[in-house]
Amino acid sequence: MVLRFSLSGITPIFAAIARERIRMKYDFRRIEDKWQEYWAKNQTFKAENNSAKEKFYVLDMFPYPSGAGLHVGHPLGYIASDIYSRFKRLKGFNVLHPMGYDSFGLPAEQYAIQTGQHPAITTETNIKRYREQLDQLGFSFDWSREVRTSDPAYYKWTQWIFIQLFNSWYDQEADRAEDVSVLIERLSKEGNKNIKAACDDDTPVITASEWNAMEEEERERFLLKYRLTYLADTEVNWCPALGTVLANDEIVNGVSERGGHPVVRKKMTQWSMRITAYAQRLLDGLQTIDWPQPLKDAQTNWIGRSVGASITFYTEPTEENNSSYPIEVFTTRPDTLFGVSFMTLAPEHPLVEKITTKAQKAEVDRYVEASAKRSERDRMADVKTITGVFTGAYVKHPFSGEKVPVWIGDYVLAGYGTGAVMSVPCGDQRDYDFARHFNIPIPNIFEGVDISEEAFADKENTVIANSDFLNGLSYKKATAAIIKALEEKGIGKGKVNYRLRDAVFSRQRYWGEPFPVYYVNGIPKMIDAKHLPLTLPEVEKYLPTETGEPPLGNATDWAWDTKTNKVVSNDRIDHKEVFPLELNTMPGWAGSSQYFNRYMDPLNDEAIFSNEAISYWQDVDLYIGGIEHATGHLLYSRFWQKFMYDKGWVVKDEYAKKLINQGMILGTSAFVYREEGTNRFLSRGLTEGKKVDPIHADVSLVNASDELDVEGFREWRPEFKDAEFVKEKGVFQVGREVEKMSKSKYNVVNPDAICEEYGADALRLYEMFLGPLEQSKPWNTAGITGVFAFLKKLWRLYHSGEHGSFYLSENEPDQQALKTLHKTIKKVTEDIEDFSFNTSVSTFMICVNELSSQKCHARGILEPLIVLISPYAPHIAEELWSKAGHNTSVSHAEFPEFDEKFLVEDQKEYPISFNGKMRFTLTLPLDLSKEEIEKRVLGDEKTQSQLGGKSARKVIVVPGKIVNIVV
RNA sequence: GCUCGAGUGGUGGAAUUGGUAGACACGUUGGACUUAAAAUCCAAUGGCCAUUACGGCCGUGCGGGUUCAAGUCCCGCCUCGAGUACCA
Repeated sequence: MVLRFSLSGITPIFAAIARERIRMKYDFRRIEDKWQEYWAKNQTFKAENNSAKEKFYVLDMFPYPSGAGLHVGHPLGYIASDIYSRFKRLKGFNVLHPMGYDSFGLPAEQYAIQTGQHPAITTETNIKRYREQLDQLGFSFDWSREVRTSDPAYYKWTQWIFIQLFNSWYDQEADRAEDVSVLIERLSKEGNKNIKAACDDDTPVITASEWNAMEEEERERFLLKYRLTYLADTEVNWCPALGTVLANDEIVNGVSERGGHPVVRKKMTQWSMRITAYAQRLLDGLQTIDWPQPLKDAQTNWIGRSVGASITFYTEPTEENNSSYPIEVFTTRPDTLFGVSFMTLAPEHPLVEKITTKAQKAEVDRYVEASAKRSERDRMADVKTITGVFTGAYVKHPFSGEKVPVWIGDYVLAGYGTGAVMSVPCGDQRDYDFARHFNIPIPNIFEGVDISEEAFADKENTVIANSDFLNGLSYKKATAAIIKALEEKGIGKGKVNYRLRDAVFSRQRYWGEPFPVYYVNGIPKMIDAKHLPLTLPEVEKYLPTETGEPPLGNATDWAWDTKTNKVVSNDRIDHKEVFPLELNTMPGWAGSSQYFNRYMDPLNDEAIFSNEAISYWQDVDLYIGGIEHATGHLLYSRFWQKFMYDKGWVVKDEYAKKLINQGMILGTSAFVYREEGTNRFLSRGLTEGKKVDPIHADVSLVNASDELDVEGFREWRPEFKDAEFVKEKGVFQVGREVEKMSKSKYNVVNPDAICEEYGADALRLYEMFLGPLEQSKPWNTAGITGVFAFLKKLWRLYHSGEHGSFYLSENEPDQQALKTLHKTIKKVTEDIEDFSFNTSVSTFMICVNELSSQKCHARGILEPLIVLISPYAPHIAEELWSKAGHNTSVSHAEFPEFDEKFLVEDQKEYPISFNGKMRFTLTLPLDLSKEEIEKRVLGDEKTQSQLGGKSARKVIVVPGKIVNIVV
């Protein structure tokens, strides 16, 4: 090769000079390797649990280690949090900045199903790759605290929390979780009549003697209705072919996304988390934390609090059916009770079967069956079509005594409220549309409102009419009056309803945390915490069993021996001493719901964390991650934290004071255009007026000027090997479009190649320079040359000696340089505190440009600058710092303090504007009075020429800012 | 539909409390250095009209308004993005 000549072939003196030159040049590869090794060896970023310093905890959402590795979008948040961590260290804080892996998950399991490779092996390989990629970016993580959710030493504590939740119930009076023993105590003394608890809706009221008379097994079943984690029959999307439950978004057009198998709705016994017990506190807590408003809004909507009343209607007995069934509804408008003209039940409502008359039965059955076939999503997507059917039954209006027909309609959802609504067509648009469609009367109960076209839903301007004792009342007053009346009659009460549902906590998967649960006659029993972890068993196959049991059903050793407290062979199950273990595993969010606390004391084998650790670290000061976790991880983890708080194990009931959502980095896809029906590709400029098919080209085949490497493209897509490429001006240009970064769009940019070519410091600076952290922005590697040139310029600023050797002058810095430095300190400090990292990169560029043209080499300026820039570009900073004569890491330095005195000016270049438009500037002393400024401006000849003989009507002078002359 | 964001040069973006719109970069053009390339350095770069100027007009999605002064505040729209979805 031409470029790889060997130095030994040249004379020794030339070789020495050449070597010297290389040493003086900005050799980022050598520098970055050197300092990464140094940090690892010296554990530079290890955080201490005992420190006199103030703590600061900076957390990133830990990644799932996928096989594809990192692309340039992933490190964005990590770079920002790293800058902040390094900044806080320089400001004298003891910073906890850990990293780990959310290493249970589906892709590894899917790979295991296909290849037989154990997910633990795949996971280990992927983690290694992630670690290499993270390390090469120079992050200041304290790796001694790494956690992995799939590590038994970690999931031991996930299992432990599960047991604690099982042993707890929610006392609504005390508004906190309590131990189940307290509940048992109360049940045995007073029954449950006066116990206000978050519990199943169907919990019967029992007396103390009824409780005391219960068998052990019966008691256990009863307690499950109260426990914070409990077994319940839940309706799920079951795919028999895959042997698994699917999430709504895994179903497309009624069949599974993967494989296209049919999906049915099926009731299954599943573990659930009683997160609804915490609905109000999860809502209230949002007021106390500094999280982005869109994220708070998402959680608020998800929790979906609505205030109203529950009202019970009773069906009219008829000749064919002489019983009267209660139908409970929830409504936010109890004030419109007199406007009810029909009732609507969800097709799945249990009463449908009981109340439907013989005459209507066939039609109702057909309707129920048809809507059961439609997935929830289908039903929701199709809002326009109004469907429903009359049951033949009536309820009696509790006040007017009128007969109200009962319909079913799939716009009523079984899972929300009671699955039944009182329909008030004059006050609700959906009810209105339904009534119109089926010719049901629409009585008007609003004073002075026209409802001939649409419903009237404006609460604020409501005046009730045609409503007996509510006539003339406002929404507020009518609501209070009707609730009082309902309560007196004993058929309703004021109620707060939440959209939030309890969270299903079972998965029919292999690669997740096993439940520490065995079954005695179908009753779940917890394994004693001291025998944890219950480790995942080995299985032959990762698929569900032939009988449809989860993958753990394939394990041969998956039984619990209560004598020895060990996992034993299934053969030994006798239901006396040896019992079957739970076959489900926990969902993905289990492991991520307390990991932030575990980092505080990750090696503790006695407790999830020590009291000392939690009372020192307390909570996360800054949490950075994507908004896509708004209603998943970020809600569940708050729930667990509140539970932990109730139990007194953590000191804060919100675990993250401040949260920032980093934006997504988008890819800039490249397109080549093939003329329709031909095998001819046209350069971008030649496509005008032609019919062309755009085809993705891999972005790595396109240069910064959008020119395609045609030969490379032919090789990459052999089917176009013989295609014709019509160039313009000798080059073939591609089209560009911004899309989500994804493999299938061939627009993924890998950080490794960039690190190789420009170095980690350049990549870090560039990712920050792209734009505001929270904004989505397109990636374009071409721009990185700007920050790379900046780093070289920075390097040169410190290498002004002979042959480009390192040089700092010991002379006193001059005023100009001091001004440059201090305005940089000011701006960069403010920017970091505002998370405005893009603007601080510009500030560094301006600073280095100024100092370079000032030919500043003073230690008094250039040393503080190293510290200032070190959070952003830590490798080059360490190198310069050590060359400046320091033998400890720059991360132990002190962040420079801004001093106002260097920025004080005595004159100002005033913009002089006429009618608000700037025409010229005038430099004036800053100590002039308003009058003097006005005099000097008006006396200037440029002002006179602007006025052109006219006189100034008014002169506005804002000292230190602007002068505006009104003509 | 609802909720939340965002619309500024060819591109990414800056303008922190209303006060010089386009900082800093990329790209482009011209020049210096070089056999050449890379790298580096210098200059120009919102549009239009003039080029006699230290010149004029227009310009921050659109239409109004408040103000001496609006990218920024108010009212009404448009477009794009994200989330959510018949929530009673």
